[in-house]
Formats: sequence, C-alpha cells, structure tokens
Amino acid sequence: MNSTTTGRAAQSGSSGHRAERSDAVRNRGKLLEAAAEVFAERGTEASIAEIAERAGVGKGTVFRHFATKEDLLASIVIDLVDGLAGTARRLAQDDDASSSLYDFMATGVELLVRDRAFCEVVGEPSLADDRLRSAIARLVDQVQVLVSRAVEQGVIRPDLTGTDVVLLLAGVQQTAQPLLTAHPDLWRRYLRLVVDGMRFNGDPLPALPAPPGGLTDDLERWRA
Amino acid sequence: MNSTTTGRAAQSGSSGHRAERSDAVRNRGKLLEAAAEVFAERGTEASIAEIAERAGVGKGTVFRHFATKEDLLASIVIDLVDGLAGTARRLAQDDDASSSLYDFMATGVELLVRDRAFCEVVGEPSLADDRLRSAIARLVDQVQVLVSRAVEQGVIRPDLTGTDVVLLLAGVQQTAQPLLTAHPDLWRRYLRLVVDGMRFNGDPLPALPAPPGGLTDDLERWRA
DNA sequence: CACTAAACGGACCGACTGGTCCGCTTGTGC
DNA sequence: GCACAAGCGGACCAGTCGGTCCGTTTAGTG
Repeated sequence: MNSTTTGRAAQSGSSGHRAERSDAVRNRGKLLEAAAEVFAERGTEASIAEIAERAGVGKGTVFRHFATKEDLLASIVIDLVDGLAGTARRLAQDDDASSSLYDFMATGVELLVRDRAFCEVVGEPSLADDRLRSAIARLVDQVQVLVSRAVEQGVIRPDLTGTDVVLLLAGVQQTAQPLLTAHPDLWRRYLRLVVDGMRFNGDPLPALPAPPGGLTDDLERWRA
Repeated sequence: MNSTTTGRAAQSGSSGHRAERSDAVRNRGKLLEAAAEVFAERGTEASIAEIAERAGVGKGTVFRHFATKEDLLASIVIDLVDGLAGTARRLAQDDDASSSLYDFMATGVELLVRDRAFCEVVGEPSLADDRLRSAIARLVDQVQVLVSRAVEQGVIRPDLTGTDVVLLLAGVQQTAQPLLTAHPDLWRRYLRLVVDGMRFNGDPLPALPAPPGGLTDDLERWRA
C-alpha cells in the first residue's frame, strides 16, 4: 500500500490551522487497510459497516475521512492502479520486450484475481471518478511503452496498443473466474493463450478506432 | 425465447385439479418477457418491482409464478444457455470446423454483450442453481463437439476443450466491456485475437486439470 | 347467471444500506 | 494540568429491497 495518494487530508499550509491529530492519522491508516481487505474479498458491495468494524472504528469515522463510499473505494483502487503502473515502469527497464510485457500482464492478472473490487471497478467504467480515470490513463501510458517496444522488436502484432493490453487483463481474469476457487492458477492458461494471440501472424485485427484525443486528454485516453 | 422450460407451472396430470387459468398463462408470458428485457438492460440487480411494472402486473403476481427472484432469473438465463447450446448443435452440421467454431463464439459473445444479467450469472458461478448448472453442462457438451472436430481437422491447438471455449466467451466480452458503449463492436477485435491464440502453434498451454468427473457428472463438468 | 376457486395487486413487513447528527472523549498547545 | 477544538462512535434517518398477506376481481363451469 503506497498511501501517499491517500486522502484529502491535512489541507494545511495556508492559514495556520492546527496540525492533524495523531489518532486521526492512525485511524485513516487502519481504515484504508481494512477497506482494501474487505473490498478485495467481498467486492464493491461490501458495506461500510463491515469495513468500519474490521478497522475497529465507528461508522461515523469512515465518513469523516472519506466523503462517500465511492470516494473510499476510489482511493483504494487508484492506489492499486498506480502500483501496477509502477510495475510497468520498472519492467520497461528490462531489455527483453517480450518477457517484460508478459511479466507485466501476469502481475496485472494476478492482482485482479486476488481483488474482487478491483475487477469490478476497472471492468465497469460507470464508477467514473475523475481521479480514477486519470490513474488509468497513466497506467495505459506506461503500458504503451512496453507495447511499443515489443512492436519495435517484432514480438507482437503491430496494431496492438496499451489500451488493448490493459483491457485484456480483465478479460483473462474473467475467463478464469468461474473456476477460480477450484483452480486458482487457471488464469495462467488463458493468459498464455491470449499472449499467443498477441504475436504477429498476418491478418490485422478488426480496427480499434484511431485514438481521438491528444496525449493529455485523460478522459478520451481510456477510450482511445 | 423458447419458454417451454418456463416454470413449475401446471403440475397437472395426477389428481384432476382444475386446469390453469388463461390469465395466469398470459401473465407468466408477459412476466418472462419483461424480466428478460429488464435483466438484460440492468443486470441481476434489477428490482422485482421494475419487472412487475414493465409486465403490467402487480408484485404479488411475480411471486406466485416464481418462488424467488433467483428462480425467475435462473429460468431466463437457462433459456439463454439452452438457446446457445442449440446454436452450437446447429453449427455442428456445418463441414468447416474452423468457421463453425468461430461463428459459435461470435454468437455467444454477442449474446453476452447484449445481456448484462447473462454476463453476471455465467461469469460468477455463486448463483449456483442446479438447473442452471446442468444447462451449462449441456452447453459445454455441445461445444465440445465443435472443439473436437476442430482439433481433428488441425485448425486449433489440441489441448483445448469445450469448457475453455465457453469460458473464453465471457472473457472476450469482459475485455471489451469498459468501452462497450463507445464502441459496440469492439468485441470482434478481441474475439479475433483470442481465436488466433487458439490456433495451434507449438507450446502447449499450462495445464487445465484433467476432467475429473464422468460425462454424467454435471456438477463436476463445469469444473472439468 | 350464479357460484367458486384461482388469480390478482398493492399495502405492508423486516432487513439492510449509505449517510447524518450530536453528545462524549481525547490529543494537543499553552 | 487546563481548555478546547478535533476526533470519535453509534443511535438514528430515509430509501430500497425481496418477500408476504389478504381483501378484491375474474375466469371458468353447470
């Protein structure tokens, strides 16, 4: 959990209001930790009451730190997305484009497999928090680096994009989902199959519409 | 809608209770039609009240025809699954194993794309109605015919199964889901990619555990 | 047409949810 | 150690849901 991104915490700085109290900081930490666990296990429909209970605080405390349930959920998912973007950035150091792209996808799918709420949120953009959208845009950007390198090295078909790869993560997870409890590693089978499909072999894919927005257009990026 | 599968309707036959009333038959029809629409649009969380309203009946009528909401939902999804199994059976007549398998998958994904509740139910086996499980088992059986033929003709890798193909349908749908409203045909892109991955090209896929149950073991089939 | 059992519909119930409010507690600066 | 603002927690509220119940309507029968 790299929770620097955390809350709209101490907006200190300007007029010298008192600093944030220590118990408040501690509770927000417990809250984020508990919420991450509960959302991962139970999905986005997990109740605030359960999160508060696991954190060992009252319900009121939840809403003092996060305006709404969606706000709390977004904070957590954004952290996950940013973490994944960090993985992509780190893997971009590696020379072997093929294996680094594969490793990235394996990391991503594994994350999705272990976190129900993450799956639901990234698979259904209706929960369209702006911060989340830009986090996804950052992720797509990082992945695009991996993809471009792989295309240059000729190890995947040239019409693939970072968006494709990110979307495919959720697809692979969903494929294995119905048998997940019985066969927790089944996603590897389908990841392999999808990766094999990503290798260049002649016929171009049905068109994904040309990226309409510029590089800074966050909202349009996700639909690029 | 092939609603012969419909309800636990007139259990007539034995002791000559009066025949089912015509308005009851009519209302059940309207109910199934309305529920299919509403579930397709809004997913499994659509409310009974909305379904009753669209059918033009009262809420009480819903529960006289279907014991619970899950019962109604299962009835509808089972019809869809059986319909898809019928498509598979019909396509098995065709000589070209490659194109018939592709056509089946395209039909399946398109159905998933247009029906939210169908997606949710088949992607999450927790709604484990027994009738639904056997319907899925029947579907997998039919698809296995297509798959076996394709393997024999050497057009797909030999370690694929009917279960794989059925699971992949939901995976392809999920891949396109986040951009679905903006690009309704995007699923074709990912179906093509997955189908390319299904073609034989050397390395075997990570193991899918050997089918543990016999052919009649419905429950184990889905996890075969 | 009269009679009855079946079907109907919507008021009602209990459970649960996200979110609010306010009296009480506690950390912090002086 | 005092004062007080900030933080706290849980009773509470309004809304929604699946499901039940029962007074009323209606389809079928002789």
